[in-house]
Amino acid sequence: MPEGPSIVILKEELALFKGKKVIEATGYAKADLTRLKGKKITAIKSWGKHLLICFKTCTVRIHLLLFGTYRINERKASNPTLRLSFDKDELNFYTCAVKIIDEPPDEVYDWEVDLLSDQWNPDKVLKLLKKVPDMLLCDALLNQDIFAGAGNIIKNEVLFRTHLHPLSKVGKLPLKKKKELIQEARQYSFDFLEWKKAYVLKKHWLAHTRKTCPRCHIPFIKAYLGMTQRRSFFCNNCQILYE
DNA sequence: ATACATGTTGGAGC
DNA sequence: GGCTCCAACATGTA
Repeated sequence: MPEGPSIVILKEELALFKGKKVIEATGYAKADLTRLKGKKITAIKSWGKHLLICFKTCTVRIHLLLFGTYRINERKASNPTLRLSFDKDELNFYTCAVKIIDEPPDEVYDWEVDLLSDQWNPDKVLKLLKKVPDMLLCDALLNQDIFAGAGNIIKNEVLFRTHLHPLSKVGKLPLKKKKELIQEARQYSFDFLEWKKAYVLKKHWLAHTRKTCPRCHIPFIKAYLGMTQRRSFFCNNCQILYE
């Protein structure tokens, strides 16, 4: 479900909830949900993989983690982590992390690193990358402070598209390659968004979960790499290792 | 039935 | 106090 583009889709689906007043907030989330009662939604935003339901005095931050789901005006069989009830509508979130933030989102979030934000800034990302020369690319692409919204699929696809080996070190890339990586992370995020909306995301995967390289037709390597030991699919032949 | 996955965190243990 | 590790998350699918 939830890499950044999926959260953008969710945000768009919730747009019509702006201005609606919460009649009741329930669920097993540990946050103090009672304080949401009677509050009116002022905006629905997203930052990376965070969905933000904004009120005048606080913001509900929802992270769907690995297997979070949601329903709009429907219920699943299990109890929701968070249910927001409105006059006529209902929002249900399951298996997710919910936190209420008191600070205004602009104070907490750097929109310039959100891959899907209008304010995304490649120069800022380049500066951040220059600070972590020893970081492996497979870790850098999953780092939400640098590439907010990128997840494991985006990681694998971007590295394949840019012909970069996941174990390459950030600081060893030529500048041109670094810029290419940054641009491709942005571009693939939008491709992901469009394909996901059209329910054709999977068939466009070139590397993620694939067994052979579509370029040179030799078997892909599947390995659990980097600090997070997440699945990497890559071609030893056409993805260059900078070390 | 079992393993595994589009992710993050909080707390235990050192 | 800080670092690392790992369980937990009312799951869904192969």
